[in-house]
Amino acid sequence: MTASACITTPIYYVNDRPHIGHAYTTTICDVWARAARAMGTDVFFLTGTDEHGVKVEKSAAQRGIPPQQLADENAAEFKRVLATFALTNDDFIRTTQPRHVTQVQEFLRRLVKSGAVYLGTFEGWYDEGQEEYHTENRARELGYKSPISGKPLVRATEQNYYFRLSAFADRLAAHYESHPDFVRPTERRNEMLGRMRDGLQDVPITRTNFSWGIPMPDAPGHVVYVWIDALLNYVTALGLAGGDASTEGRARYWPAHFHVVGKEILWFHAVIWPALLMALELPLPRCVYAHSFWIADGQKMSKSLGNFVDLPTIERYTGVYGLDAWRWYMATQGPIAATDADFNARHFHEAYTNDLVNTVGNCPSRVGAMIGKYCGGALPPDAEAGGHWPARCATAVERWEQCMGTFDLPGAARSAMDLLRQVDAMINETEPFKLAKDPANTARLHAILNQCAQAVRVAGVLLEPFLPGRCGDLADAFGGTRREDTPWRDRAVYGAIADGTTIRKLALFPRVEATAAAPKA
RNA sequence: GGCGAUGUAGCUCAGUUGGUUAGAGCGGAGAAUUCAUAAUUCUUAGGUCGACGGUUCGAGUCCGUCCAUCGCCA
Repeated sequence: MTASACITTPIYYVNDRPHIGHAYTTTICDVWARAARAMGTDVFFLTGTDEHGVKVEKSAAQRGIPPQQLADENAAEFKRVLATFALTNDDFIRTTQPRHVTQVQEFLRRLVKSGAVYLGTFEGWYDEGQEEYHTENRARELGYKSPISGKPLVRATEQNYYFRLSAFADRLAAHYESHPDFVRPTERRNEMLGRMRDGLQDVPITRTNFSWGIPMPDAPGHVVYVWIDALLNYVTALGLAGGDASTEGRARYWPAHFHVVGKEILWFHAVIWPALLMALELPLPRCVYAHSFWIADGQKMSKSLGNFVDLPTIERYTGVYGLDAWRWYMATQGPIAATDADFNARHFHEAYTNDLVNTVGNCPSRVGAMIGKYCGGALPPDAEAGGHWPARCATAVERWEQCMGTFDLPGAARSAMDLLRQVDAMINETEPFKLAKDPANTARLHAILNQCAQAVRVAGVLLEPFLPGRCGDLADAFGGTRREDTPWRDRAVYGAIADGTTIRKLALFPRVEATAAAPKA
């Protein structure tokens, strides 16, 4: 892990209402950000809202309010989500903020100056009712009529500024070749490679048919296309165009370690964005990570079905199971790989019960109980110097670090869980509760309990990014080594609890009735 | 329509360069046990490895066709 790192979510479009998709992306970024901070990395975790574009303009017009007001209202809604879920973003950028607008304009001036952006003419089949163009092929398929209104498409031309994407094909190919992990997972990388093989066309980056956007510098009537505007947030938030006092001093966070995005917007992030950065002569992000989608009870979530797992639904789950449980489900059962994951009440409940109640909760509980019962609640000495446990803990920590390095959140969680399962296994094998019946076994008993407690503490440290709430309680109960200023190598190491330290028995995750959060039929 | 996948126990999935009785977790069933939040441990599930052909001494693992699902694009 580098000394400083940046992780980003996409900026969320204010025309949408927050739902599980937004919460998911932001939550997994938060897990990673917390983990990286724990390891001592100087992390910048960025999220925000995308506020321009014709859709926002139209929605606002429908409500009879200025677009900025709509953006303000919905940006506040997205911010509320961050607060509700205790997410630890370091900034929240909004594309209507002056700091963003001025830097976007500066970047566009540079692009024009370098020749990467030029004024070109677009000619195509225009659907006047829908205000959209169709390609020649598509227009032919449609019989040169609007699929919506049935009116004839008209041949129209438009002058736009174009980004010379075609000029970057070779450099992009070379970058993909030399950086196999640039786009992940691999399935997504292959999709991008396949699509790039079909050829890259220059892309229009300004529009003239609406006004809610960043004005193209020195080009009256032209507004920067919302996607270009949005992508640049990653570097305007870090002040890379210069000239903005509020973002000064953040350049060290670039290039981003991870751009975490949903698979539907990967093309913009994996092809257009790196080409733009090349044109601006800025370093490329280390990895664009495209997760898949949550589906709801086996069905794709869609507006027409109205089956989005929305904020009230999410809050029902967090209300019943707690915030940590929500994070756990997101991070360990989510669609982080190339396939979609199903969100359903039964699955959520099983994950909660198996992982959190029966393992993360129960293991410290039984260890704490025995230390209380047999040692008066004080950590007994270990005459065996830890036995296998220093090595086991080191292995777990190492695997956890490796997984975090590749954004394998489920793998990192598994490594911590495995440690707890090993503790459970040792208790089952050595049966300290039987040893306690004969004073002749005291030394052995004490050694076992010490080792269990030390290992539990380490597991707690590894679980903390996932379960920041309850792991704080666990740390308090197992030696009070919660201090955030303790260096990682001293926290994530076996043996940090001193003999005689008070160990408390605690029940971290209460059992919950299976149907408590299920949707009402 | 083009390109690319995937299809293995009820569910989620592992299955190396083809080779003896196809695995894990969860759920279900049975048993043991008590330090613990009815926890934990052990045993168990007899699944035509999507269908049909082919290559091979031998294929879940290679080839072809088909069916189903899905992704990217158009």
